[in-house]
Amino acid sequence: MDGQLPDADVDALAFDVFTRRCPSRPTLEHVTGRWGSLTLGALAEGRLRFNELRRRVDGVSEKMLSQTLQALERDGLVHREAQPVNPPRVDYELTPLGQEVAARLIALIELVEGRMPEVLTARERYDAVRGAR
Amino acid sequence: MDGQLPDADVDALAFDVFTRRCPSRPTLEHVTGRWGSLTLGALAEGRLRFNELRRRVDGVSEKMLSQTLQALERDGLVHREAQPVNPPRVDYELTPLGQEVAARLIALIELVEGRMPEVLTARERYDAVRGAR
DNA sequence: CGGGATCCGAGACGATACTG
DNA sequence: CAGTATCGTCTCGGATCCCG
Repeated sequence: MDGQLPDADVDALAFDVFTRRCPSRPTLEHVTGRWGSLTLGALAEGRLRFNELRRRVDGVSEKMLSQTLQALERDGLVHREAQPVNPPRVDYELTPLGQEVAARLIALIELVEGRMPEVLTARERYDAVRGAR
Repeated sequence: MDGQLPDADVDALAFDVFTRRCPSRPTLEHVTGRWGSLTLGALAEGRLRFNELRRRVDGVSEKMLSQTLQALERDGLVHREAQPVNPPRVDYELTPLGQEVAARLIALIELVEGRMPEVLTARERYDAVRGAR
């Protein structure tokens, strides 16, 4: 191998995400999106209520959290369980499929987090060269 | 294991992506973003030129591809190599770090692609219940 | 508490034209 | 070929108010 990924992985990459009108793109965007990734990451720790989730994912607005959860629920990654009590109580948790997705996502997030020092120095070098802009 | 992820993974999740002003969020967004993920996926196959990349990632505009590549290069995930010839020739390839990131990303993409049937049926069920809206 | 409805600004994005 | 510049659109996303 010459520094690229093994052929097995590359061949398996011949899916259609690269194609415009492909059903997997929207789902992938829900998963990897700004709030989708953080929401899945938070739910990987266990079942959470709406406002618990809201506190965990710092910076998310009610609207976006609600929107994100609906998209993930629709895709079958998150299960929503509303109890008809007062005050209302709604729990969110990952489905089995959601757990698999979250696991891969977390692997990615952990890698990026762990390598941030490298990223930061790379940025400095880049900015130093192209100081003008 | 009670259906959630192992404690080891969960504990490791105590990073700061969940925090608003954290340097890793932007990078994560570059990686997982709409065009970032597809660009890294395409480059995982090997070194590509600008327009090759543009053809591979269906639907991306010149502007967005250029922008995406600059962000990824700045983060140290992509290496840009310009040859001062005429006509101009510029090759893009993953850095070692970029390859690691791409590998995790591809694992995620493949999982989502492979489970699309489940996602699709989940959607139908969801839409059937909430037909009204 | 768990949302939905609405308004509004900022930035993402695409199409086109232009340059080296 | 490999971009940059400009412009118009359109969606994202936050703030606010409201309801069960």
